[in-house]
Amino acid sequence: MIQAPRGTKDILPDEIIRWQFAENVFRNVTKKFGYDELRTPIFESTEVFSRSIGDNTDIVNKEMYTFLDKGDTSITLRPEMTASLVRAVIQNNLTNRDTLQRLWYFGPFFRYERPQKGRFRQFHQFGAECLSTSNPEADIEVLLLAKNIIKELGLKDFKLNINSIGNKNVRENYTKDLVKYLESNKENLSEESKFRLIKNPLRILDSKYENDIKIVENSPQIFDFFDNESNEHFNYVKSKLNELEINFEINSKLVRGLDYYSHTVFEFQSNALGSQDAFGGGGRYNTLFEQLGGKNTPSVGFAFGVERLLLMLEAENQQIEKDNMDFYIAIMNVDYQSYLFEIANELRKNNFMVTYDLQRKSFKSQLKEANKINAKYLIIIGEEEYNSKGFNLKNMSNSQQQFYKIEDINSIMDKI
RNA sequence: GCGAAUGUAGCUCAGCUGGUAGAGCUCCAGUUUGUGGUUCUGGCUGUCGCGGGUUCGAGCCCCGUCGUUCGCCCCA
Repeated sequence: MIQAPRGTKDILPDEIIRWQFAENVFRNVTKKFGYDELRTPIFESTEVFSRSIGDNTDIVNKEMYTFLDKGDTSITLRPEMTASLVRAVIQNNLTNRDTLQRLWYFGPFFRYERPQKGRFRQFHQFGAECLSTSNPEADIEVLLLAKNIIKELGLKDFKLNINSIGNKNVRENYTKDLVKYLESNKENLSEESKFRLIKNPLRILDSKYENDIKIVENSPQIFDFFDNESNEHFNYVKSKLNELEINFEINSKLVRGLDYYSHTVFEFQSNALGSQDAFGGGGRYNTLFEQLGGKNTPSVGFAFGVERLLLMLEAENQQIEKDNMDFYIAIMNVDYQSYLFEIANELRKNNFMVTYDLQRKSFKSQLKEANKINAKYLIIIGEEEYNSKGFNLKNMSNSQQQFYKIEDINSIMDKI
């Protein structure tokens, strides 16, 4: 038997209901916020990602699906959206005259990782980005949008963690000091962290090794290095969130995995997800456009892992109802098939959902089927109905049944 | 990339110290023939993940492989 590749899965009809529900929420909420959808290719030139995400990150180092195409171009299946989005915005000049752009996206992404709960090799993200402003109002808007999505999905059990990693200067000064401190404790650091000391020291703050955590506890605090700009920005975000009564926790250890962030970074956490407990994350990126050859375009955005959102829906027992079939048409003789289509066609013209048997099952089986799929109404066509150009309409919930002529079909629609 | 567990009918699972497979649910049909949901009766379904090996004989033991799950790492 041929199996789907590791870390991929089929989304079957039973599950698609949840997906469509979530996708509708994404569409409705972004619409209310005035965000437009952007779709980009699923694969890009490899440099789109290597130049933006950061050569030190695992994503670029070992998790990308990268290959040479038949023209010897290095191609990569997108592991995340921000880089692609920035590339598309630059290429199409969307922020040409510092135009504010509000964009959202939804689609599949690819990372070569060991599969786990809430982690797949092909997974889906929904995200939104606000481009062309460095003002903290944009950070707030994006957080409000994220919060709205969660609310509309009906999710309650989650936490928002926020941090600021300041601007580039702050980060450089801080990193120097942090490295100095960590170097002095180097012999007690984990192997992982010794490696990160060279590659990406900020990530050591995030380490889960017991010894590392102890060392990090006494490490210098980034807030002590903040300049005016960084302070003002972070203070604005914090006070506005309080005003808007959005609960959050400040987590000074929160350092996101991608290199391009500055100032505000945040993460949504849930207990329903096991060790992969972040279901959303984002932050401000003010220099990414320049890194990809564009002009200075300070921006902020976030992404949700859709599989993780759906796991949370399940954990919180959110029932997503499927629309019940409006009509099931049952015939007592195969000869009435074309008459059946005539009626079905009429009903569909009126936007009703209609179905019927195609396997020439017994009349009784057809009724059982109608019952099984929870059809609201049953239309019965036997010899009498066929000969008199009519049908019996039965309300499945109260078993009331009445005869109608086919020309009455439009008048009964109103009652249903 | 590292560690651990696991893989038997559509689903959930049983299968004693090795003798070529069962249960519940689902599904299908019937219950005397123009009416569903409850009963009742009957029925179908498995390359026991895949490939080797040991054995007279393997679902059960050994090796490999693939998938899944849980940690680590990383991230959404």
